[in-house]
Amino acid sequence: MQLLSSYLLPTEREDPADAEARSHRLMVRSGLIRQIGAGLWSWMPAGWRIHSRVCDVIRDEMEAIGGQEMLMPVLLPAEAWKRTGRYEIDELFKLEDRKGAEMVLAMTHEEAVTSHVAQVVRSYRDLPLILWHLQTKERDEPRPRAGVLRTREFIMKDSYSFDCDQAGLDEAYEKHSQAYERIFDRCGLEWYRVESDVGMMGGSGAHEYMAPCAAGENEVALAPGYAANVEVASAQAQEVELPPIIAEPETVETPGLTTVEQVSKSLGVSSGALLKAFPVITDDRLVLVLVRGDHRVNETKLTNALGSPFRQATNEEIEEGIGPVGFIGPVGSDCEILLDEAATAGQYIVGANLVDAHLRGVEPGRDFSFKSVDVRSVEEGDLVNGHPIRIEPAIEIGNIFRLGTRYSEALDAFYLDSDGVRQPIVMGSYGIGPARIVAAAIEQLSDDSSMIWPRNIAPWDAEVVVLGGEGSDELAAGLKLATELEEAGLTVVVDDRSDSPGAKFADADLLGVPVRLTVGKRGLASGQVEVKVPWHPEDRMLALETAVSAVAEERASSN
RNA sequence: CGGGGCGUGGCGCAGCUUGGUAGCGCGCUCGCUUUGGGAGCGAGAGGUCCUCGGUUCGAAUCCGAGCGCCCCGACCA
Repeated sequence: MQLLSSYLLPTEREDPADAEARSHRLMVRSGLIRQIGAGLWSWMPAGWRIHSRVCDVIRDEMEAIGGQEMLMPVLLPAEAWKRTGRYEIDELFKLEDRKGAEMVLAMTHEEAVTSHVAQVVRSYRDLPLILWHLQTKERDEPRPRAGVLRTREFIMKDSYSFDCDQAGLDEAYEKHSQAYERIFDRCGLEWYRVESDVGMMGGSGAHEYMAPCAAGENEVALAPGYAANVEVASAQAQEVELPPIIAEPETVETPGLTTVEQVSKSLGVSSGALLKAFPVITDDRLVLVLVRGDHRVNETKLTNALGSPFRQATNEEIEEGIGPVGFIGPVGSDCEILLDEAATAGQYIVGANLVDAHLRGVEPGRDFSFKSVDVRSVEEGDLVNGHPIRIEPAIEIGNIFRLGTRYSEALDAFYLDSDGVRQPIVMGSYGIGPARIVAAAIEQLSDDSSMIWPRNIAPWDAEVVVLGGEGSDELAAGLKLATELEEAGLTVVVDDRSDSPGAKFADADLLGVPVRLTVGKRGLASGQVEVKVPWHPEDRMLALETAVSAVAEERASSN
């Protein structure tokens, strides 16, 4: 058993001044973590116990799907990163060793693991493989935030699957999907699996696991049977009332009115009756993107629709290629035009490409030609399968990617198939952030000054709070209880410090050990101990002799 | 990288406008008392006032430069 009198649990009475997110505040106050630099955190002993328990759950489930645990270095030669094209990433820490050799600090381990597999795997008989490790990742984040939610160094569980073909990858992907489901359930989280963008990892399909909570950095769009990161979400737009049809486009004076709001107000129409122009430069050409006036361009979806990165056009480029800034529109423009598909059939108001003028009655297709794309961000209330979506903030706690052959081809990870033909290995990559699971649990389950950990990730199973100092009957009885709890198979922490009862209760609330037994003079006089457990949240007085067996039995039969 | 804020004992803060040699609460140490929701009394310890430079008889305070940290945004597995 652990005695708190000899344990480093640096709790604080007051919130740290600079903490905003609840998990950040509570983790610092409860002595789980301490900061040592921007985005750099140490796990104090109790915090590390929690982190370790999360890792234990992960290890258990990774082994259950046949994953093989290994360990790769954080410090890596730059060579492989140059070959995969990821050496250019700004977040990648780069350094030289004393001989001047170029090194990097791993931000993930595709390069390392694929290099090994390239050397070792020769035949289809060597596949499939799932290799994984729990290892430190280093990322030069431009803005670390919210305690351990976004840090420059963190531990990640990353696994990598290697298969002969797409069918094999699908199988590995599905195995991970099921393992992740069990991991997040066992960690006691509310979570969603959402469709996600493939981002810098490249590849052909990906999902993210999202834990909804206020401190989340991501937004997810949710409807019955539907969940997607808003970066990629699609939904049916809400209807908008369009003005009456007119025979042909007509110029209207709009002196000085350059925003959607100004124009719609001045003309007495809803903002959705306008088309908003969003000129971008991609691959050195100018493209005019149009979305409904009440919608926003989604940069991820636009990047995917364009097939390459883009930037907003400068005012000079707009003036030269389209028209006066503030009044640009598609009619008469000879640049490529993308029209968001939420702008359905009808007539819209657009910029006239003349200073102080717009055109009304403009009909896409008749008055300008376009390519139809889905590039807007979904809005709360849009429909999926007839159901309105809601949008919630969430923490990304895990992700799974179908990588395909990007890394195997770049790093020569090929095998010979049964016909003796050389084939690229088909890869997947799968990450989980244990620290984010810890933070998400707090976000979802704590209030401002107390926590109750899910049983599978709690730092201890039971805490015995002794209300009595050195040499007291309470302490003797408390230690006896703790011993019996351990014999019943629980891990136990005992608050045997000489602080006042209030201070001990406050710390116990902060620490959040699920089962709490309080031994005080009052109960002791009648041979009783006070018991508080998550499955029976009201305080109960139980007889000293039966308390341990009662708690152990109840615990075994609750989830 | 843009915007905003902050750097003063371990923690939370005041002092800065108007320069005069650093203070409060909590915590810590010792003693006595106290023990069911952050105890009481008494006595103590602990600070390069982020750094460097400048102004001045004198700088926590004024000026300049730099560093660090937080928040919002951009970006991001």
